Amino acid sequence: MNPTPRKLEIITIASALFKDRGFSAVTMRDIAKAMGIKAASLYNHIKNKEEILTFIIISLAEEFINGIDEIKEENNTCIDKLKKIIALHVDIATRNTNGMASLNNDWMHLKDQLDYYLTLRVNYQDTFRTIINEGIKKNEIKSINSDIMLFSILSTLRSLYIWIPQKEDMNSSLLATNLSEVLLKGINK
Amino acid sequence: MNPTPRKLEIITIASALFKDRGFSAVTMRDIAKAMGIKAASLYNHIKNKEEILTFIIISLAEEFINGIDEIKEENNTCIDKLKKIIALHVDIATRNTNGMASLNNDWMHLKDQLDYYLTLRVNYQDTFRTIINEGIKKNEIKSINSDIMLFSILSTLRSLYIWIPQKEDMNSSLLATNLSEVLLKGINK
DNA sequence: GTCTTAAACTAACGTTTGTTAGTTTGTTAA
DNA sequence: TTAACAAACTAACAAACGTTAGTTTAAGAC
Repeated sequence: MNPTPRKLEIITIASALFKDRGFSAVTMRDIAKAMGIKAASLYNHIKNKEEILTFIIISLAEEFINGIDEIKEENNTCIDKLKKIIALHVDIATRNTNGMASLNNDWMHLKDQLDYYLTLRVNYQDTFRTIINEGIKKNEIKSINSDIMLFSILSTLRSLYIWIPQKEDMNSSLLATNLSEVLLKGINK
Repeated sequence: MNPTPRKLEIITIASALFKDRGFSAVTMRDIAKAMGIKAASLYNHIKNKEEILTFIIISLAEEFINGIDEIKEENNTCIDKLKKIIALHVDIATRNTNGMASLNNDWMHLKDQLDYYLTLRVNYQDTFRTIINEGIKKNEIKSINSDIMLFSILSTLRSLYIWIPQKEDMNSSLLATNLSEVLLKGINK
């Protein structure tokens, strides 16, 4: 927590490498070379390789949990809550495309904090599902299996990190608006 | 190509391990142990570790390309073509959840066949996008940025391998139907 | 000029990695 | 009974892995 500037540099560079090759395929020597130093020097700043991954994943996961907890408390329609969740994902993924890759693909390599991560994830999905179910009850949302709707929307939002860097021209709020249109109202005319 | 039964066993067991931990984190000794033999014995059946990954990914990618090429030629509405693509993904993902994990997460570790894989992927997405664009032209599909629609649908379909094992009770055709409803017509009432 | 400190270095460690070579085992066919 | 073969084995390899220990360097504070 509260990393020094140098430690943050290491984490930032490492997350770019983790995005391209995955945590297990990136060595401490790879990270060091990208930093322009030797592998042993990394250990002046970080405890071990695991700590890098843990920081990337946990700080992002907490950002998501804090975001959705705020949204769920608002006095708002369920559809508007969903729009805010979509905007939350666009915002976080835009600011941290590299880290999102680790969050999605390398969480299973956590050790100390694996259980903590898993509870955060379950809590996030539960809150998300609750909002959908309320929407069904209030007749804002179609009465289809809510797990399918949750899965469908969340899969798209989880993949944003792959897509955003390819579409740098599109600004975040326009992306969020278009995505809300597609995810909530479909593509069929 | 045309693997012996024993080779297929190795590939099947390996893809289960790759799903859980990723290609780079699974060792030849892990695969051997899961087979109940020693690591060196694997080499009586396969050339090297890369060959296992290559077989998993390329055979799946070709199955997708063949599937969509057939669908695009049909004399059908674009919406019906999209429904068939969705059913194609559900079908392949149901029959091969483990392999789908490698296709999604470990394609970058291909060597000899990496370029081939990438062209298959580009071709697949181009065909998919062409079908969406035709649907827009024929007034079947809303006139939103077709890349966003492609991205949104494909992200969901790509993630099916995570979701299907958790919902074993739901049969494939019902899943495809519900998914078509959500992806094409949205969730908003 | 000396002290302190952050951040780099060299050198090495014990392990694990993918892979090869050569050998043994067990089954089937002649 | 023997020959052939698939499929396992033991043993070893060089390279790469994460990490530790101890040392050097350069900058700012007293």
